Amino acid sequence: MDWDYTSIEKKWQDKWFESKAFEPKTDSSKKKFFFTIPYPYVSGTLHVGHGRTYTNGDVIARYKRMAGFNVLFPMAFHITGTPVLAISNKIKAGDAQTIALYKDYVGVYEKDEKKISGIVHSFTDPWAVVNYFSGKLINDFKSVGYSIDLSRQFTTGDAEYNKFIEWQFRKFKEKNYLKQADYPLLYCITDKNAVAEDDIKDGDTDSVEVQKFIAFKFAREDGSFIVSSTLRPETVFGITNMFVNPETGYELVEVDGEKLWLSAQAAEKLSYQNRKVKKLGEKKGGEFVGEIITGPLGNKIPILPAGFVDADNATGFVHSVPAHAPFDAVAIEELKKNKKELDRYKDKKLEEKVNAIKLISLISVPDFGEFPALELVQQMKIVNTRERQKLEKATKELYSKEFYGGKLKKNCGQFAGLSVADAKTRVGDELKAGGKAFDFFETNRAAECRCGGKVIAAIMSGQWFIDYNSAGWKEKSFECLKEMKVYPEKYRKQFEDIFNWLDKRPCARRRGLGTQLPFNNEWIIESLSDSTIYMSFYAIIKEIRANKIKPEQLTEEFFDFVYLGRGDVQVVAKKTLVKEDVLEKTREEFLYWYPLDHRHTAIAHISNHLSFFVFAHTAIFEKRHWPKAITLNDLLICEGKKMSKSKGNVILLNSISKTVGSDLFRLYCAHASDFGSVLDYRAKDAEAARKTFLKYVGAVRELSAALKSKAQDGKGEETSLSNWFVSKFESTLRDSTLALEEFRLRDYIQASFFDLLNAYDYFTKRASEGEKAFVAKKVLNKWALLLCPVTPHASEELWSEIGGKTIASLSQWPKFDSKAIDGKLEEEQSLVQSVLFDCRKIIELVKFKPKRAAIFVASKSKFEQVKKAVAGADEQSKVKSSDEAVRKFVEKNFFQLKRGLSSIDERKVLGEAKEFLEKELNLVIEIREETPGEQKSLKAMPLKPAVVLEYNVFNPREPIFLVWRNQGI
RNA sequence: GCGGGGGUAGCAAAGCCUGGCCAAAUGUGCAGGGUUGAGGUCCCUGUCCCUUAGUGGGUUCGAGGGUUCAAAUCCCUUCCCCCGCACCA
Repeated sequence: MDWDYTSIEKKWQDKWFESKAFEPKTDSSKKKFFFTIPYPYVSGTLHVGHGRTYTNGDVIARYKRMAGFNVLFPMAFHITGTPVLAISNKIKAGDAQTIALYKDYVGVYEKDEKKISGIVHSFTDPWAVVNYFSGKLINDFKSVGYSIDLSRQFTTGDAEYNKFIEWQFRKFKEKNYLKQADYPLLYCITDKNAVAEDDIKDGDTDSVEVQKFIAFKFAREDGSFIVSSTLRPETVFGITNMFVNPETGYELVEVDGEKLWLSAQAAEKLSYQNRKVKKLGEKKGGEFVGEIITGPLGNKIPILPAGFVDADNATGFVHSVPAHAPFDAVAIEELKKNKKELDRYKDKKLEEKVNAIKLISLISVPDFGEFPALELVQQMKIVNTRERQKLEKATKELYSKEFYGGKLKKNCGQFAGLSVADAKTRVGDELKAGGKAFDFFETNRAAECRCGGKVIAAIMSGQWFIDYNSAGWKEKSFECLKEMKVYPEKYRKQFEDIFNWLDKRPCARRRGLGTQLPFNNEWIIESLSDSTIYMSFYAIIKEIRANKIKPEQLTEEFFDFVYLGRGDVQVVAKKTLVKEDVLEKTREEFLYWYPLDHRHTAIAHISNHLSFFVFAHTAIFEKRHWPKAITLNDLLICEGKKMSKSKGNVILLNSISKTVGSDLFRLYCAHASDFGSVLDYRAKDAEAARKTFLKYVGAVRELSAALKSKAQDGKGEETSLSNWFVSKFESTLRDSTLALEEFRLRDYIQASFFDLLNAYDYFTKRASEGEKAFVAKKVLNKWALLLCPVTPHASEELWSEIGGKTIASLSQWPKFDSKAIDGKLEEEQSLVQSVLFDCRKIIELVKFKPKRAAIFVASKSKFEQVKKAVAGADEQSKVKSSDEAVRKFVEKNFFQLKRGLSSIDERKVLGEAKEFLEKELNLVIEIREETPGEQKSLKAMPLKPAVVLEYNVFNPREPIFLVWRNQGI
């Protein structure tokens, strides 16, 4: 069939965008529908994962448009944050990997090597990245047929946008939703900047996080302190000694008036944790060995040597709890046996001190006795501290056992009886309050920045937070959520959990593109925080640009007036120098489009963007402008695997229109799985829908031709078959409309595409030209539009082929005709199909090739018998009938028959289908009522006619019904 | 660990909320047949097992129990998989 999808798709895309088909204007006579999908980030190309989300959204937007709404579906670009900047910086620095990657990206669009090189070189300017990719992304969107309004595009780096976000954050500040506090984060000493996963070597595969240690102070006689640290402060009751690495250097530093001994590395780290650190002296670890110090609880313990102590982890001293820490248990045993080591030190009583150490058990834990660490070490046969991996495994295992199942023993004072999980924070807090301990932040592993610098845990002082626990805010947001549609509904619970969990969230960073905090311009508002209410900006940006309003005119008063209706228009006009009528028009635009009716995106955004989006709306806008609905779709994976650059299995959205084609891609995306499940994209399956799709094209053309054919004279032939298809079509249209209303796209496509075409297959196999013409008259126009939301290009083409004058995408969604829907017609055809099925089955089983058959429908008296049996029983097992076959039949079909006996005229229906059956089975067929003389015919039951193939024991060639005739039956 | 979502025939994926026309739609794969010069496309048929001139029986919806006249669907127990857990877009 001639169906050049590439040129058809291009043709209609051009028509849509040239005619500005998707750029709605305010129109108070029409109900509006404001729909958005999050704007894309412009650091690269889009892939089919984006495609799933945008396609699903576009189907909804297109349906709503056809359903009579004035639909606004705009698009913009996100550039905030570090990624774009990082790209520029890396290219500037000549980073080969990044340059290669971006040559690849650009190579998707450009052919010429030199040109590619030039473009990538221009990326040293972040705006070049933004401008280049945003332009390309628009083309990608167009190429898949998205019905987006491009006249309202902006980037989050535009001056107007900055003004808008500044306004939003001033509002947050006024409401006291912004807080400042110290905050631990990952930090590169060389870059002097906070770093994230992407900035750290192997950060994506081996994640780095900040851990909070509790540092304990152990008093020396000279008034200074040895500082050890732990993740398990509750074990303070079991400390037996201190370990020091004899070979590394320690420093004496003054911190907030106290003299502390730490490893040199720890001293440096502490200086990044918001503490003033002044170096006073230094010592080698070995010099501490043998010294007796006083712990936080007042107990005296010795300092012992241990080579496994890592000076670059936490404070560089480790206090020892051998009863519950495998490392410590092994280390002490090891030391006891190592006389040579002990003899190295000045302290001649060292051996005595080591031997005097008695394990202190402080946690009782199921499955373990007095000293869990010792037991575990013996079980795992660990004999020395060099078996690090085993020791770490043991530590982890014991930790989790104790944390979830352990209780503190009597020797733990006021904490006795508490679970380890509870005691952990309480012991730590108590010691801190008493000045015996302080927080020390450390990374969970040694980490290096991509710049080569060391990554440590640092405290960012004065970090800005949005405090989602601010008084009253959560209540309002829950209220909004409660009234909002969420589809699939199963995600509502997730939203609720996230809402409850949300606390203070950092909202600004020290670098990146974006908007500065208006009251503290060292900070850039972070990318998730500047994208929460921007949908409202779509509503007014067009007006701002059309009236050439300058960024500096976009003041507090301007947005207060436009968004909140505050202030007197004359006063605002005076202050902003924006004309009164322009202000009023802008306000009207906002009032027309807001609230946002519907937002669609991927589920990954639930825990961040979408939740912030709800919160920010309830914070800023009046209740009548809160969002109305969210729909979500799960992830897309490729051929069973997650898409990733390293696997090389990323399919770019850009390639779709040239390979499978946009219509097929859209159809596949919306049908391959429900919103709520992962979609496994299989290129072969997407391609496989083509034959069904061409069948659809063929069907529309066939009906169109039948309608035009002169022989039919526009009338057509009404039969139960043609009525059946019309009924089938109308019920499909009804179901599809409902499915679309409820965002069940998969159901819509299943019904309107696959199921309907199967029905048409059956119809066209039987139908005469007249019947086709009849059907065409009823459903052709509707059918051409039925798939327009999913396969808009094809629908436009077919619509114009059959003489549609308007643009299909802007046509009215067809209304189903409930009068044409008749369940009886469906029952009739399923009778024909089940007879066909039965005949086939029997023919397969018999040894000969029959030429004739008789089909016997159940007699009136059979119906009566069945009716009586059904009525006489109130339970399936209590069916009674004089006829055993009837009893069995009723028993088997009890619940269906209870609902009522079929009232169709089986004889008439089968009579009409006679020719068809004969053709399908290659038999001569006679339709009769069951006949007392013929045993087999008596098997006939309602909707289950008996079939008798020709056979005659005396003469297999002689048709049996001739025999009956001869007998005068 | 906490929170959320899942496990359905070779594969993918509906059905589950609201129990019974459910041996379970649909797509794909595979097999047979037709069309074709072969191949492909296309069309038809079949595709849990057994049985049978059909409309019969058996065993299935991660596993094990339970409720019910009746369970893929409801309840309990258990195993396994996926996602999120924050400053990152």
